[in-house]
Amino acid sequence: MRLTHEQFRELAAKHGLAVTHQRQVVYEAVVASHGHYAPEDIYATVRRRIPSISLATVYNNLRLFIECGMLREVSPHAATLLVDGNLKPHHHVVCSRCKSVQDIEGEFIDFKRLSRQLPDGFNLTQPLIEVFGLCRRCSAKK
Amino acid sequence: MRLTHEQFRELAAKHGLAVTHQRQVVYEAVVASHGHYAPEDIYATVRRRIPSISLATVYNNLRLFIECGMLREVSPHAATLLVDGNLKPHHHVVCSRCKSVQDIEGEFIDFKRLSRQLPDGFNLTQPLIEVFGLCRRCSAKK
DNA sequence: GGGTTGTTTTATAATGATTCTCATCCGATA
DNA sequence: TATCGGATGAGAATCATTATAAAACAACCC
Repeated sequence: MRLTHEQFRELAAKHGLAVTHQRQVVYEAVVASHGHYAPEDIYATVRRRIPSISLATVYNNLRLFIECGMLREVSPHAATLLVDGNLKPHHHVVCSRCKSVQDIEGEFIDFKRLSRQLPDGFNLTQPLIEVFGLCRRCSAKK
Repeated sequence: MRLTHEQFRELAAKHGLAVTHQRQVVYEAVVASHGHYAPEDIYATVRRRIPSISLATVYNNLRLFIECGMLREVSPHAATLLVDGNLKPHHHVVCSRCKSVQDIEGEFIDFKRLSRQLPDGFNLTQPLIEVFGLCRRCSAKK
């Protein structure tokens, strides 16, 4: 997907962001690349079009896009390892904003259907599922 | 939960780990604490019983316990931000070992049941679910 | 179109989490 | 008890990310 200047201008206006060349190119780089990429990858891609761009700009804009919902973050999480002392089978509910984690139990997965969608050979021996959303506190804050 | 020396000795033997005092205390600290804790937290707890323990030892052992399945990791993922350029609603399948991420679609969640389990006020406006397991390659490696 | 203001960008330093290194220590086995 | 290989401790090194401050720019007003 290649966004015209006009298309990006509209998107930015909708979210109250100023339009800059760097922003447009960074956003395009992510959206054009169906996949899951790290800031360094995006940086490498964007540099082909804006050699002088700074890595910090890439980080700043990615965070911005994520915050206003223009992009999704994979595994929204605290940037630190967390270990779980609960040895009983259970799942997690994670707040995309504050990264808090709560345990949930219950059978809400249709494993038959899920299996049909799983990539070939993917092994679900000890299924662990994380559901992302906004916790009560972060929902309230808006 | 307080593990006796004997209980821990058995667990370790089952997974082929040598028994050390540090290991026992670290493992106990995690299991005793139902919750989701960072290495620094565990370190602080363990230091009350072994003041001379090194943070590196805590990291080493946590990683070991996770690898052999004695502990679970919350949000197993690359330790780096990943952004997703796919704007269509979809979910993720993540390999707990190599951290690879693949997209899946399909209706395999019973949202009625899930809602019943969600913490009060948790907002699932744009549900994103991640299913963890082992990818084909990592399953093969054993 | 030109000036003004507040935001964005750049380069680099700073931070924070995690891993590495290596000398020392200790547990397992004979 | 002596030996050996793996585990530990201390601190340095690395990697991802964020903060800082000066220069550049977008948006707005005239």
